[in-house]
Amino acid sequence: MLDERKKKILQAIINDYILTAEPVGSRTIARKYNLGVGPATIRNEMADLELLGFIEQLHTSSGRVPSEKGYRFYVDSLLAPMSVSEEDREMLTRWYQAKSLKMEEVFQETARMISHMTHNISLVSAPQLTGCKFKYLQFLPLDEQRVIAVIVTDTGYVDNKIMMIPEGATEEDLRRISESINRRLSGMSIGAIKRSIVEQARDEIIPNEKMVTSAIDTIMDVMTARQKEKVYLGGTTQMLQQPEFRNVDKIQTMLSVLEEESRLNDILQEGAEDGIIVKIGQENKCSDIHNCSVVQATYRIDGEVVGKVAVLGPTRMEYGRIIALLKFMHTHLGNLLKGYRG
Amino acid sequence: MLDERKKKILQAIINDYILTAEPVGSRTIARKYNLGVGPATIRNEMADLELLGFIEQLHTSSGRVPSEKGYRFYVDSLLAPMSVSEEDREMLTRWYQAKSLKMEEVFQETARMISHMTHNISLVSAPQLTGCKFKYLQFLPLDEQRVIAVIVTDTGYVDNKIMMIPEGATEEDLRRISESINRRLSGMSIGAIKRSIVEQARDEIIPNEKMVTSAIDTIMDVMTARQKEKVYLGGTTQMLQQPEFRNVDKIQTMLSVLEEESRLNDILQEGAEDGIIVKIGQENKCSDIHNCSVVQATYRIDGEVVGKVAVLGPTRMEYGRIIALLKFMHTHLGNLLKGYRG
DNA sequence: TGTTAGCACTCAACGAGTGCGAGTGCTAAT
DNA sequence: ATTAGCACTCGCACTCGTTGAGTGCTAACA
Repeated sequence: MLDERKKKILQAIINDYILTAEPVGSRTIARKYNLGVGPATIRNEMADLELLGFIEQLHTSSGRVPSEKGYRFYVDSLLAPMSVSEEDREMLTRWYQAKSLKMEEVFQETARMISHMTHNISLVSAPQLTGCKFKYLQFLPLDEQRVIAVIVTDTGYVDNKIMMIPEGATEEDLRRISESINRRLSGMSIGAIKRSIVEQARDEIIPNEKMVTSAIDTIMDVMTARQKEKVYLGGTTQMLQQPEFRNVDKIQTMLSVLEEESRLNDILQEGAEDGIIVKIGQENKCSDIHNCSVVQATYRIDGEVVGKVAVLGPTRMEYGRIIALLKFMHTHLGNLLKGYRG
Repeated sequence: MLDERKKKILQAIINDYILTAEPVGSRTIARKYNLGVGPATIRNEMADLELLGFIEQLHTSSGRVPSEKGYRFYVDSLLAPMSVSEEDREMLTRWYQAKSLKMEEVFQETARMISHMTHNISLVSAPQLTGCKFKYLQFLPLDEQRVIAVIVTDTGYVDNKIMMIPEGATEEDLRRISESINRRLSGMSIGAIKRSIVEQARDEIIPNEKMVTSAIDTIMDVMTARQKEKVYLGGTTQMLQQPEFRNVDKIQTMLSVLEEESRLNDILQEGAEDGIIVKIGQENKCSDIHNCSVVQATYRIDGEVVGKVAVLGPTRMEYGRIIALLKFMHTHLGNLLKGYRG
């Protein structure tokens, strides 16, 4: 497809552009990357590469800039598979060691760390409980008017809601209600609960018990709330260091994208095959980030894909380093989280 | 202190500057606000006002800009107490009606709404449990190795942690432990628990029970975590509309302030007398926002101050409207939250 | 035939020079 | 005490020539 020399030149151009963010000219290539040919030759090759669509010129007589096609080729064919540098690896381990150990914070800290290391925005999606099952409900006393409904799932996630006690209900009544609900719904997934409720219209379970309906509502609430996976975000300040964001309007559109949780979910690719995905520019669905790239990795706990880690930045990003970093996360983040579970 | 006409002129200058964000000249004042005097007179008065330190000139032959002292005087003496406009009031009610009803989200939505209405950053601090008391601890079963420790406070806040079951411990043991802990610690504030633990070195309570120490750790964790009040944030995009943030570096410093939760707590004033506080420019402790102002209000539930709402923006902000809005929040937000409790 | 040196050409970026306009301070007249 | 008039100050926008990095093309060369 591309002869060896063209490949080398393209690689040099992209590497240089990633480093400097400035259009790169033939002279620069000849000087910095000694390919054994003069600038004139490189000019000719560059003209070819431009015709083929791998690089672009902003205007006549400016250096060349990689096109999206160019980046795509770079990522697919020119990038030697690399692993995280010694430096990065050290940073990684140190980061986690220094921090406290709350499960919830691991996601946030991971996002923060990645954004610090890459100077780009980082997204970390927390495990979703799609598959998890309702285990039991228990009422705990609070005061005369209210009880706490605690909902436990089989994966160990716990949530609670405060509920009013209907007039005249005794402690015994509450125990009876929770037992009855647990008997019927325990072990069911949220989908199953929904179906079950629709089938036997909910107030048939125990007729005329307001408490039951609101208890079930609570269960549904908690479980659906958890089903939407939460996306943690880091590095909005970091991104400002990138020269492509020295423009306030770009910052504004980017920030408004990041403010909407739904848009964040659009950025993280659904179908999530297990591994690394790189989406360059227009390949992104979300049109507001058409001049950005996303590198995304899944991570697993006990072999099952439970979440994603991603880096979002200008198309001109350090693909090599970022891919290596996310590959590392892909294999290690799950284990790390597992450790935090206890 | 200031004769009537000077006051009027100062007011006109500040109003105009708040509106336009451009230095305002004598001619403008004379034309737009007919004070019955010509521009030359106004020039003389402005020269006086400048000498007194209420207004400043960026360079000779530019219009005047209010100084911090000017804003201070404006807020203290020139601002007629006003209530929220019909428009704003409508927006307020509509906003809350349209949204769903989760307690946690009320803070976030409030911040978002205020920032939308004012085009400034908004901070809402959630109720802190400083004064609250530990009520009881209960273990709920999870699986063979683990239990869920649920901690309940007297204000109805519930949190939980997953704990490993020590080898050989039976369900009965757990019940005994929780009972023992509850007997000793129930009704105590976190400070009291800390003291109590120091006094009777913790493993004396029930000697040699690892479970007890980690249960108490859990209680401490949960209660200290809640003691730091969480601050919700809204309007990072909104602030970019302000002309003073058309500069990337300013955005950067501002965003990095907002990223650190500790800095947010610095912005919200501690001593929090019950009412509205306006801090202008240098009056702010946090040096990174020395060219910003903060308007802050407390809000109460059942008469007790539980949190704060604030607006953060350039010193050139619509003090009148914002103060009115926060006064409204001061009186109504508590009630609103109370409604969501159920 | 591929490579290179040389040359003319292009175009953004920079800086100096200019005119304009909004604004001021001062002074003298009202 | 107020104001009209005038000279003066600057920032801002605009123009225009210069510079420099870069290109494409052509002819010479190995």
